[in-house]
Amino acid sequence: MARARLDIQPIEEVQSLKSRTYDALKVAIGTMKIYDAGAELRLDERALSLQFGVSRTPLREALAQLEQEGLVRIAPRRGIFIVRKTKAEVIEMITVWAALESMAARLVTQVASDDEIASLHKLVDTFDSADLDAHMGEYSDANIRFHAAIIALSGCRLISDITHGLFTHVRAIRQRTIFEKDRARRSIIDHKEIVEALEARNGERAERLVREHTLKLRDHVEQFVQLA
Amino acid sequence: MARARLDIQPIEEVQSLKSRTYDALKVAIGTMKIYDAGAELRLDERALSLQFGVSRTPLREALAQLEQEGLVRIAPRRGIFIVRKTKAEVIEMITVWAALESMAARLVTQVASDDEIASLHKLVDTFDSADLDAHMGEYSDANIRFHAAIIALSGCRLISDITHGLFTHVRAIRQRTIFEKDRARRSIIDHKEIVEALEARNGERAERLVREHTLKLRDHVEQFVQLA
DNA sequence: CGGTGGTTTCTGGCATACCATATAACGAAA
DNA sequence: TTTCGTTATATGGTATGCCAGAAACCACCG
Repeated sequence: MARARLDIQPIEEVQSLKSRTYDALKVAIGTMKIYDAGAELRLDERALSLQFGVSRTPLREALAQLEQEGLVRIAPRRGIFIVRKTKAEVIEMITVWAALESMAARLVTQVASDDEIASLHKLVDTFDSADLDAHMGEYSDANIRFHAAIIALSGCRLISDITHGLFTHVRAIRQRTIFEKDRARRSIIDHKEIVEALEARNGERAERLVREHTLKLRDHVEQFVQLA
Repeated sequence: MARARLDIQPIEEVQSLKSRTYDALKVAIGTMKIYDAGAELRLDERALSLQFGVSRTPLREALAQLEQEGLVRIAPRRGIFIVRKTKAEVIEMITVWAALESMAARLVTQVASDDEIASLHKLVDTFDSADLDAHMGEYSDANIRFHAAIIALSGCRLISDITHGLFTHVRAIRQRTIFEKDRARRSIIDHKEIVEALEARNGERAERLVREHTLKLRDHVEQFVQLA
């Protein structure tokens, strides 16, 4: 008798209450405009456990994880506070980003295939200087995807993880970062140069271009962005 | 009446059971020669809570933190396993280290004082090539201190934190990394060149030297270190 | 009216009991 | 003896209650 061949999909793994609570909290905090509030924002374990419909135990574990990531600060018998990043901390995050993404660019020239590098073209070519005026919003997304793609193509999982963690923090800042037309225009030029260096397998140059590109953003934030 | 002026010292802050348990576990895991064991090492919540004399709650929070750092893996209803880093993961960690420390070197040339940079001399001059034969063990420590000093002088707290986290993982590997005399000798030369570049405030060169120095270590591990 | 000391309440830390399920142990049938 | 279904046990996940300490409140006294 022929053996039945069911195309079985693995059972969806039900996530623990802890991780689901963690995700929900992260989204809630991430989308909150914490920099518009005057006073320091406080959370309450018991109130949250009621809102999420879980007991305090998984909620506490989720909060502890968020604390380790630096999104909240837990003060015993005081409360749980959403942390607002200082400008200096944001500067440091962008600096680390520059270090990691430039290393990623170097790795791309060593490990990525020609096709993979060519795929970056699409992300760059989509926006030409002429289109900028009308599509500033979309450009911002494409910009992020471009940098994420370089990191992904590096094949270094650790760099991906760390930068992903940083991005969570910077998201709140992004809402306040004004992307002027001039910066975007210059940014596109930078991106094209970066792709060229990657295609030429010029690791040194790609690394330098990426670093300088990101440090420009750092200096821009340093000069023009005001937090809190 | 004159007001009494007691020279009060702040009361020492009692650490939570969670953080103390965390530290104890980290030390216990860090000093364990996990790569010599054959089978995968498993921990047990209840047994550990008895050994540490705390309830499962703070112990679980400590374990959750260790899991996030990647030192253990918690499998529901299976057990808690000490994670053994693969060679590829170690390579990635060294790569990230190279990226961060080279950026730190660049920052040092921008923000550190002459005195601070001069202090690096002491760490380098302590060991001359001639002394190497007799003091290989000490050199290993001095080597670590040198790199930690560069990172500290960069003033970038985030780089310090990330590299400190990486070091925890690499410690277990260090026991297996043979520091041959030749590598150490070459390493001292590298260090001297790095200090010279820092003193000359040559950010580009310092960055490159540090990166190449650490990538040498990566390639050495890639070639000669065998894990698990 | 202001300050001082006690008291209440609120909040996170911790302990513990129970739950769900993966795994092991066991036993009966083939 | 092997195999397969059943049961027992082990183990992490979750809920809940109590505790200690900080902040807020209040009454009392100067």
